[in-house]
Amino acid sequence: MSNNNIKPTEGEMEILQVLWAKSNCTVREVHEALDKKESGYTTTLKLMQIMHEKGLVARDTSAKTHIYKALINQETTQRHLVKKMIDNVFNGSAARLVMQALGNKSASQEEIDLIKDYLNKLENK
Amino acid sequence: MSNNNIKPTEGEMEILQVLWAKSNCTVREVHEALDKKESGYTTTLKLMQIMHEKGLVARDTSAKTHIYKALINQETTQRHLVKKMIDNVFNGSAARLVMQALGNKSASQEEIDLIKDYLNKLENK
DNA sequence: ATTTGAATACGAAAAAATTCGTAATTGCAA
DNA sequence: TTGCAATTACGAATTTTTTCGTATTCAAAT
Repeated sequence: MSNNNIKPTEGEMEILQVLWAKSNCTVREVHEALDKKESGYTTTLKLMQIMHEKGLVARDTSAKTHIYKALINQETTQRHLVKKMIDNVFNGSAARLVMQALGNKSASQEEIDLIKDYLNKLENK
Repeated sequence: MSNNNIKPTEGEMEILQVLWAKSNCTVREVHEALDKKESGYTTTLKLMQIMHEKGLVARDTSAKTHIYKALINQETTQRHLVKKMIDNVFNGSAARLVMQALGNKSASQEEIDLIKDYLNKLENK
């Protein structure tokens, strides 16, 4: 079993989002993408340096401005987090989480169709 | 908008789980239900006292042994947490979370049927 | 009444996560 | 080359969360 106890903090998750979306980023790019955030540039920098220490990200330091990329896989991370939420928040029932997610409001017709297709595929196995 | 910025910590969530499942509990009952936990009794006690200060739980102190119950609603809390996860982890796509949840641990045929029914209901509106 | 065991109260330590200030470094432009 | 603006490095302060030790309170049993 490899690096299994992934547990990025909330701040780290925000940064990972950006890295997953944009692949290769400078600290400044990440920081700017986090505009909602009130905290300063060096905070983002520090966070990313810590993430590097933890092995969550890789960085290219050959140039002055370092380039970061996520080292942990988005899907894997999502899977872990979802599993944890199912266990901790929905008493182990994936279905209840799913319904909560759908009932929420956010699901459009498109999304619903997507999910139905997905369910059918699941069944044909 | 009422008490919207619900953000129970992880420890608080564990306790809420117990309170939601059992409705009225003493500290000891909660603590025992958390057997996986390594921490001591007074830790659980303290946590529940803090939750009381925050308004997350109510307690009846008329007897020596206090009785606690959750004050925040399970569904509401789940909704908030799911929404946050959709935003922070799945870039706003409920569908992606749903698929992750389903693909993850093999959802049983029962669960899949449940969800399909649910989807149909959603559509007929 | 006294003892005893179980519960709460409370402060404070420890741990985890976030934030920032400042110094050092770098590369580019004047 | 010197100076400037941007970047990284790094330590430390702050904040949040968890943990626990100890004192106190309470009530039931002796």
